[in-house]
Amino acid sequence: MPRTNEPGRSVSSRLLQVLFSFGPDQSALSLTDLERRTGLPHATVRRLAMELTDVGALSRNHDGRFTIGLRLWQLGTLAPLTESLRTSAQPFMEDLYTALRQHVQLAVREGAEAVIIERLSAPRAPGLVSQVGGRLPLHCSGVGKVLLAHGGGDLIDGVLSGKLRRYTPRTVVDPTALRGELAECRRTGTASVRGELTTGADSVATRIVDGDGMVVAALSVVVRTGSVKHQAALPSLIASGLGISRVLGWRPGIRIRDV
Amino acid sequence: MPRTNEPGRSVSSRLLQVLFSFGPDQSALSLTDLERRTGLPHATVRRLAMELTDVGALSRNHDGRFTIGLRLWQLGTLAPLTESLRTSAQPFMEDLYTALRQHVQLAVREGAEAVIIERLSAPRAPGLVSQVGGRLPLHCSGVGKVLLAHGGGDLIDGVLSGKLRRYTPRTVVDPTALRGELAECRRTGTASVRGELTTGADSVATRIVDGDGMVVAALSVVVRTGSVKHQAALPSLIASGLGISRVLGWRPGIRIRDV
DNA sequence: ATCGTCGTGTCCGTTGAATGGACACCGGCG
DNA sequence: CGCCGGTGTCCATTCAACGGACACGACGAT
Repeated sequence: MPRTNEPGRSVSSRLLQVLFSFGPDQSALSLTDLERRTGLPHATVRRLAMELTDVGALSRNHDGRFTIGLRLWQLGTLAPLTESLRTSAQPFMEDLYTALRQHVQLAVREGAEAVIIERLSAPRAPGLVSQVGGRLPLHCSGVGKVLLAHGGGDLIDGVLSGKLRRYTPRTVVDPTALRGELAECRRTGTASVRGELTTGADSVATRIVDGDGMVVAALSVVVRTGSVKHQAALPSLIASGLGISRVLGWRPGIRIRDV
Repeated sequence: MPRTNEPGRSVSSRLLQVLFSFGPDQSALSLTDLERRTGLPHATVRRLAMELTDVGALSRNHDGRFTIGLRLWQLGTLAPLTESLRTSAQPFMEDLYTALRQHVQLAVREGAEAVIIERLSAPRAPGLVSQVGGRLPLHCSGVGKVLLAHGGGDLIDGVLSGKLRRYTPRTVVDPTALRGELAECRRTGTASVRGELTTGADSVATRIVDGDGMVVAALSVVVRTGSVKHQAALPSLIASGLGISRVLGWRPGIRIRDV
């Protein structure tokens, strides 16, 4: 640790600043892009970027811009919950998709956000911007509500006491109302949102449970508002969720636990 | 850059040593595991690991061991050639898989190895150890031969002049023989191996070409030795490869180029 | 109960590696 | 031609990383 504990003053932090400058919107950055995004002097950025490139963490395009390297991608594949969950869930997600022909998403929670780790969607996608690796808010997405409901009291208190962003006029931002929904979700194992995150998009979600009864992920189907599918999707969604949970070792009777 | 250019003496290199200690075999490492793998003093390793954990690059298990964090996984999803190729190829791979019921692999080249970026396999898999994020040698795997054949003269010279590891008695390690195979592969666009990497496993592979005619990936089917499928798989494999190439913008008539 | 071992966590004086301001090069443009 | 934005290089300064030393708790054997 650096002598002082002020954040952002260690090499590591600077190195990671460079790495985390990359995002879904900007997956190829030039040296000056990095300079601007990190706020670090260009000599420093250059040195760090070159070192990262040397070991394959970044790779440099022929036009001089940097992208995430394969080595880093490989490291990512080693993340737990990710690869095993994806492979377990994939067949179920495909079946669900062929049955419904609607967006299907699998997400886990990281901190106070939901991260999409797998996704299947119709080629002719109605304006839905989610993407593998992308993040969704906990309080107004289907998967988010499921993950929040089972994230433990501390998490719920933390999220509800913070500012709840209103994405659309229909976003529920009243803590008391939300607590009710979350309790209901814990009872039924499912949650639904109607146009709370994106106008025109409804979503139903269910929990995924592992062999210890832990809620490790959430599975959801997203449909266009007004489509009757919203309710029709529920039974098949629940069945798929239970199927995935079974693959993970869960059996009826295993008590479902939060966090 | 550090004043001197000796490798392994910069913070960045140490930080990356820690990260790259993780591998498919060891995806959860304790502090002392990291200490041993990196050869760094434990105080140093600890400091680095904690910093990485703070920003979510690593995450710490309840038992104290470290794993790759979700933030790092998210970064990985931004790697080019990876996400776009995967999504383009996925439907074709699935069709191929349902048609053949055999292992299907998609790989790209990184340096002198092939990296598997997507894989579909039968649940009852005959001893095949490949895995997403895993690596295969260029000179004796199906995808490897395709990628090597189109990797440019320098790469071929480099690989053939080096030591060619003999994985099985059938592994071809004679440079002249290999050159012949590679030339043939460039002509036909396909390569096949019979038990050269793993005894009992045959493989046929074909190239994937993008809109510029660049060979960006290789697609292969792996079957058990002796099964007639080996040849029967070829037509559908070629068709799938062409299909993926078309999605990437390739059209008949676009000249196929190496590297 | 006692000792040894192993994994983990913490401290702090030393020092050498990261830093970043300054300078230089290059191509495009008005 | 002069200006500008992006890139690449240099090197004296200094401050953050370093790692040896110490400490704690858990476990197992004696």
